[in-house]
Amino acid sequence: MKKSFDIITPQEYKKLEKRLEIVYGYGFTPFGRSILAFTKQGVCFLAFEEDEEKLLYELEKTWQKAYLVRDDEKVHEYLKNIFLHKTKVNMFVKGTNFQINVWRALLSIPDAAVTTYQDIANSINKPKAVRAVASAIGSNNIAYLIPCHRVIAKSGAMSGYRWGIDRKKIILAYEALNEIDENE
DNA sequence: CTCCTACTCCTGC
DNA sequence: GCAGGAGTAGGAG
Repeated sequence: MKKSFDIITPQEYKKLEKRLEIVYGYGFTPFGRSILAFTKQGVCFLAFEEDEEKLLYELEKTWQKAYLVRDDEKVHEYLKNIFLHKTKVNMFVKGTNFQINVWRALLSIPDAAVTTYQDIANSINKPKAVRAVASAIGSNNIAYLIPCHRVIAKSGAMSGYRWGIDRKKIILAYEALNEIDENE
């Protein structure tokens, strides 16, 4: 269940002289309209939102040095692989050590399972850093592939989701249904 | 340094 | 049940 994960730190990214080439595009997913972007190394951005301008703005904010090339066709292939064929794809992320540790912990949550912010904090040996864990989860730029939707509050409340609580509920319900299908 | 946060716990309605 | 306060660690500027 290892997904490969190329990492760049914010410092390294700042020092980049050559502009990073990023291919992006829009497409539909089971969870609504989305933007997906990728580099040679893998998917570097995936977000849900109906408004394309907002999506593009978020992408630009995250990868400010990038040279963006639009290619909806390639993006549709990616979306099909991810949401239809459930293929594992490579990812390329920018983050601090702490964020990377948190995101790795998210990747080890089994499909359709749910965990809590406290559990994630425990699993990276920082049981007191619950709040920091939550903010690291909230800064994840690759929706769905890094399954931040599987983390809820200890109280059982859905808590927050960058792309809307309702969407979090829908994704969890969808995963639960798929699980039932596979067990039949 | 200051301010913020997708948390959690405790208290007092 | 809900509201407010404190503790808390990390990130951004």
